[in-house]
Amino acid sequence: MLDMKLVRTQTEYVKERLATRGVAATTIDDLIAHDTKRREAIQETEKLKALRNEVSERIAVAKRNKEDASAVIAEMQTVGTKIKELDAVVAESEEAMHAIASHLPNMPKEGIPVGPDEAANIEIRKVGQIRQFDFTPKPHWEIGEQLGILDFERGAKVAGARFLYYVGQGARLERAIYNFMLDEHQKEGYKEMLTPYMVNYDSMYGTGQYPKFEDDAYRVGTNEDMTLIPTAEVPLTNYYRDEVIPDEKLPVYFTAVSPSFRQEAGSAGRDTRGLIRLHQFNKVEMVKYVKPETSYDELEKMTTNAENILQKLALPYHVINLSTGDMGFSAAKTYDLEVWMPSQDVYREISSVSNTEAFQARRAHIQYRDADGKLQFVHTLNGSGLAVGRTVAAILENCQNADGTVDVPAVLQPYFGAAKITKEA
RNA sequence: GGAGACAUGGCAGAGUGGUAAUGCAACGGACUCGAAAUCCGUCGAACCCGUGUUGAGCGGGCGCGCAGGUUCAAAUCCUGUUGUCUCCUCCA
Repeated sequence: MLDMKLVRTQTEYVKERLATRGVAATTIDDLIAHDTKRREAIQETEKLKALRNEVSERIAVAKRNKEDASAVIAEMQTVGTKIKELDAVVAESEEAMHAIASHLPNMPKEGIPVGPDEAANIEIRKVGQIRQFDFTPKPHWEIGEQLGILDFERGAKVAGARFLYYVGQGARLERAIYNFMLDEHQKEGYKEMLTPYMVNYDSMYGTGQYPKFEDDAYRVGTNEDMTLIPTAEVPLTNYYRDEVIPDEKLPVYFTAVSPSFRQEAGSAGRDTRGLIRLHQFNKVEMVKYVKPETSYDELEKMTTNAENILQKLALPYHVINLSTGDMGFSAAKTYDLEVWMPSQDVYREISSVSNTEAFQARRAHIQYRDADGKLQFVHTLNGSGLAVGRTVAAILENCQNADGTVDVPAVLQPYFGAAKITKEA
């Protein structure tokens, strides 16, 4: 949610920033028109309410003195009706404002690349050696199926397309990876959490998924209010919804592993094979609540925390700064980490680290008291550290051998219990 | 899933149609070399509107879990809803 005061006072600036995300200037004009109407109605209705309060007191006194007040009461009936009408205008205006404002994305931070889509993204750095194969590297789904550790067919039979079973060493590898990631993040100061996997509407609203992206989520239950989480960012960031975080707790660092459920509406036909795009996948998430003045330092640190995992796994990757058109709804600035996938000769997204500034905090009412004792919105950050399924894919592809086996990265061997993945019995 | 009780300020806790008690805490002041104690005073979250400013201040609205309704007037009456607790039921 944008700061309405900023929209009102710095209208041109807001229009300019949002234009880089495809928001028409007329949308902001509409928003302001409703706000103006709202404030005019408020001024009128509040005048009448002040009058009513004053007269009510006189009526009370008259009644106490057993005097007749019926004339004044009759007069106030009209006032009451008028107040109701004006309050309705206020409510309508607020509804209209909310309908617009709740769909407006965050303003991108100044200085990030401007462009309509991923073509405008900028590579920040490239890390790790891309391995030269002396055989043709296979895609991870082939490796996984031939080893018998990934079963897409039965996933489709039992649940549907974009679901799978991990089998034996596959399941064990998945568990080894997220245990390793959680341990690393704990060392970096993140508190490990285990969250609800279903959340209510307010939580989805607080982090910015709702109302604009309701089609991407899975609704469950009869009241339609519960939603399967599309990322642990939702329960982790809503942990402090409608609260004032005590000063001594800040900054708050959380990490959690959870399944992520996504409809993938609109991506039909894309990444239909393998672990890249599923309706359910595991992800280790990091979330931070910080004071505004530190949030961009914290963004760099969180990115480093995600990179650390890839470095320890010896997977080559690059870091890109997302353009205004490619960023998520709530983000003011986002770094994506993309891991090298040898079978396709491309980098694929494996982590996304964002600073939403006060955008989510304003929606979810997450505050702290500054040095003057005034309430301020915190800044919230979130980042994957990392997507577990895609990490499995990257390991299978980057660490495959000509004989079809896969070497397990050294740091995972204590978790996995072996140095090599072999054909599942 | 069934029955009942409860929901008021940072905390505790009165108030069943007519300006939201009181205590503790907090803040300011007095006393004191200083502090504690004591005394005096202030303070009812957040939010919104107007005026204005470094977002000082002033005036008003709103404000008793949330959303509606009745009324000149609602913490109070009515309806719905959410959460918590207790008992039963059920289960891991």
